[in-house]
Amino acid sequence: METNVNQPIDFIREIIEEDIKTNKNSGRVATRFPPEPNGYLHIGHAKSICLNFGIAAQYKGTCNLRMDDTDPAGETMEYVESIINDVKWLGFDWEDRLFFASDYFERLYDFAEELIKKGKAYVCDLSPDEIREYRRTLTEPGKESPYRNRTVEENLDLFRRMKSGEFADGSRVLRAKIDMASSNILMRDPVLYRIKRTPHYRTGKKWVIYPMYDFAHCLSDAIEGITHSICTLEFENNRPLYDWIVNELIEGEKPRQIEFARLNLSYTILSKRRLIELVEKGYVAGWDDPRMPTIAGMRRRGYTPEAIKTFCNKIGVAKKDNLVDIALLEACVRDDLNENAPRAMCVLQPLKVIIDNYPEGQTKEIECPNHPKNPSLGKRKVPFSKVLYIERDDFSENPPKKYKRLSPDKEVRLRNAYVIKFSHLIKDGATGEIKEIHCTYDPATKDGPSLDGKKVEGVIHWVAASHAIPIEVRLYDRLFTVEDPASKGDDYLNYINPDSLKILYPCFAEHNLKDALPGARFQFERIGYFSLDPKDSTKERPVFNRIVSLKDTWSKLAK
RNA sequence: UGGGGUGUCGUCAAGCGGUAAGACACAGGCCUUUGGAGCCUGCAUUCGGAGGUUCGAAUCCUCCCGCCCCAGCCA
Repeated sequence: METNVNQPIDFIREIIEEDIKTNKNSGRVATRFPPEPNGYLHIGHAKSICLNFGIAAQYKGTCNLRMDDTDPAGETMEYVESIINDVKWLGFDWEDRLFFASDYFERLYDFAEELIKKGKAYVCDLSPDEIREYRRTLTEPGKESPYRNRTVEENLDLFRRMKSGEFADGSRVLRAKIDMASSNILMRDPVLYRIKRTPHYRTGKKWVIYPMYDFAHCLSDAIEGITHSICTLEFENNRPLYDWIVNELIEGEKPRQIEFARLNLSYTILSKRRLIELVEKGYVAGWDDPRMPTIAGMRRRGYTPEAIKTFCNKIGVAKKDNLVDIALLEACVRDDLNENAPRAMCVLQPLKVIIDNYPEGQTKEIECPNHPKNPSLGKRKVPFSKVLYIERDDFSENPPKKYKRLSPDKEVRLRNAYVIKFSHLIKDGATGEIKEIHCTYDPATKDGPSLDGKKVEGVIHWVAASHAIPIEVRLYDRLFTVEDPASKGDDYLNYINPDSLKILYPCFAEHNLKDALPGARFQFERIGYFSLDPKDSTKERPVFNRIVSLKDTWSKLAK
């Protein structure tokens, strides 16, 4: 777990170490991860999760999981469950500290009354349009609401009646009395409570008024004793308001907000609004579509939590806007899987090979290591027989330069087995397509050199036709064709990669794969990493998702 | 345009006045029963630009430029 020994610490940890040194908050460190349950978590959230839980673990503190559910529109229990599931899957533990902002509604309401009593908040009858108008623009100061100077008694009365449901949705709001001339627009008497009759997924119809983010978040932090409230850059403008509310209502230790740059990943999109659109408009098969940058999608694709966490640690934490190369994520996945995934053989695009000098009907069990470097992963038996399948592009009738697979005058090693030599081929008379190729093998070459002692350059994978099992393979590619689809604004849908999913069937896999468990990961040798899809696989038709391809230096060479 | 941020290799990112870490990507080479993996080598004479301070500046000062955020009763 000591992965960051050589890693320089980021600016947030610097702040925290300084706070510990000066004994701020008595040296206590308490963070929280506060998603709104109105969508699934994605890799950007993973960065925040790793940061918050990582800091808590590193400084012997705590990290809470808190549902920031103050706006009933769009929030559901399904999302809550998915969030819990995803954070857990990543391997983090909030112990008994699962909280809901909605559990604080009563206390938040009391805080609001307190603010009114201090003369720092008022009920405003302006319409949304009027409020915007009074707030003016970025360059000119705002104008005070005509309701700004209501008495405390009147405000208290009105606010209580707002709570009891006396007024229509949108007819009145509670506002903080701060400064309509502030250069920070968020400080121009921000709305603290609105009337909304939408039922809340947890509190039902009990409340008709709901606190706004700015009011609820800082106070929830304070209630939970959060010391460092870490959020993304776009909340920087909210910090003066965060501090204002906390200073008006909280005695003693106060939480501190710190902002970092959210993650952007190349060739994908990480805005909740747009991910929802992809799901709802059917561009993907759901939140857990393996092409999605969601935690659920990556899990189904076969990514490991370890790889995702390694990635999050490698990208660092800073305040600069960024667009991280998705190749880094893929490299982390490959690194992890290379070490841990057992190997198997599978032919994606089969070409029939007949070994002419191999006895008809005979089968030899060849023992293959499950991992070339790690014997503790054990061995398995793979049957060899007269008729095999090899990959279509592992044979070339007129090989290009540097081609080292099978060709009419180049012998090749069958992985873990014999060296074979081309004899002749049979083409389909009508199409001219190669139907099958005939070869001879040398029985002496299984664990030795080739026929005449010289080295064979190429090694190809294969599977015995008699024992192979047909499987469906799904090849995934990046979801978008451009590096930064978010920069295309609402046109981003025009840049969806039409080839982000390719389905291959039948592919022929070694029979051992028939016992694979849902989610099990393998390296199909020379191709990539694959995992058994837990949702769409059936006994008759197993479905394997390509997690990530192997690095392919040949395809570069071939160009 | 007011305010708040931010600019260091293709992409992230260290650097905190003493002479540009690392990772991914990329390019070569070695090795190899995965064209995989591994190993080795190369990859910012320069830090958005221009001035200035200093023996010495990516780091300090001044001015300029680019990009991001804020005018929801979203978070």
